[in-house]
Amino acid sequence: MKTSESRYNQCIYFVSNALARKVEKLAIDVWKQVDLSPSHAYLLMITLQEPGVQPGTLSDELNLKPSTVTRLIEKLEEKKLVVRTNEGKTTNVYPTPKAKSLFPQLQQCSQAFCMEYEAVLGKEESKRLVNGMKHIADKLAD
Amino acid sequence: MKTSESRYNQCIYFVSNALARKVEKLAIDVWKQVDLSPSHAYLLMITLQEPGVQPGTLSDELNLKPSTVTRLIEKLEEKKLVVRTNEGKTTNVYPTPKAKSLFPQLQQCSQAFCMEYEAVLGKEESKRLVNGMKHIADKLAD
DNA sequence: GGAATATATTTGCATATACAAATAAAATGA
DNA sequence: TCATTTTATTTGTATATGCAAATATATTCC
Repeated sequence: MKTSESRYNQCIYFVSNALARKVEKLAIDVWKQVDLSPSHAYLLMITLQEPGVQPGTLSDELNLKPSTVTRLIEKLEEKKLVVRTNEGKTTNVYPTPKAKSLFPQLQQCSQAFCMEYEAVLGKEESKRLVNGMKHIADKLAD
Repeated sequence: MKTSESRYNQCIYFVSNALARKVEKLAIDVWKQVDLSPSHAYLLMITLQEPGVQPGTLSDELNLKPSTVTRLIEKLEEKKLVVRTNEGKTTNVYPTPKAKSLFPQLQQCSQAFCMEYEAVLGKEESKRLVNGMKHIADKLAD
């Protein structure tokens, strides 16, 4: 259905949620190729680009709570895509060789995703809108 | 943290999710006053404005899956705010007197929420951006 | 009229996420 | 130094949401 048919269509609550869910769905489809959810995939890509990255950093970069990041890492560990080492109060996350061999495919997915929504929205429009949303998100308190 | 510090800050996946979560948080705070989550509150308001509304309609208007709507209704039934009647394959949802007496407060919350984010973003900017997001959401397939 | 199909809703199950508390280590400061 | 506070991470629990299957009714078409 069109969002515009909704009674509360003008409300940022519904619009932001609807948009996030639709974008999520698009992303899920893309990363299905590598059998990962978008968050798992992005977490893994950061880990590949920054081996030994700490959960706190991941939490900041992914805009997710530390507890959520812990759960994501757990699942990636089960899949033998990352390992965790514990030194003192900090934890480091490293990609496994299996993850490293997956990297090109991950980058391909990432690019495919961007191209897909740019195709839908137009490159300029999409860029403008993403910036606008980022601007709002930054203004709103965490 | 600022979304802009993130490695994938330019990616609509993160931006739309971050925005939706922050807006959600704002909404949760507002509707805490009536001890309802935003989705429950909006579902209830629609029911108050359209007594006898069917789950399918609610699903369309709220941009939520039918199963999610069923669960929301169940919880509102527990709270004695709506009742369901079953005729044939369709179901009708009606507000209880308790819900009716809550209506003014609900509307106040709805308005408070809008004012709060308009205060943060500016009336014009927020309107423009919401329209932009709606436009994208509509373009993306369901 | 009855079989096949379509529609509306619910149920069972899975996932993502968050909050709050627990744990554990590091830093601070008296 | 050692008690207090701060920081990093994990664990327990709760919530919202979705998908797929089940259910139950309505519609269509032969």
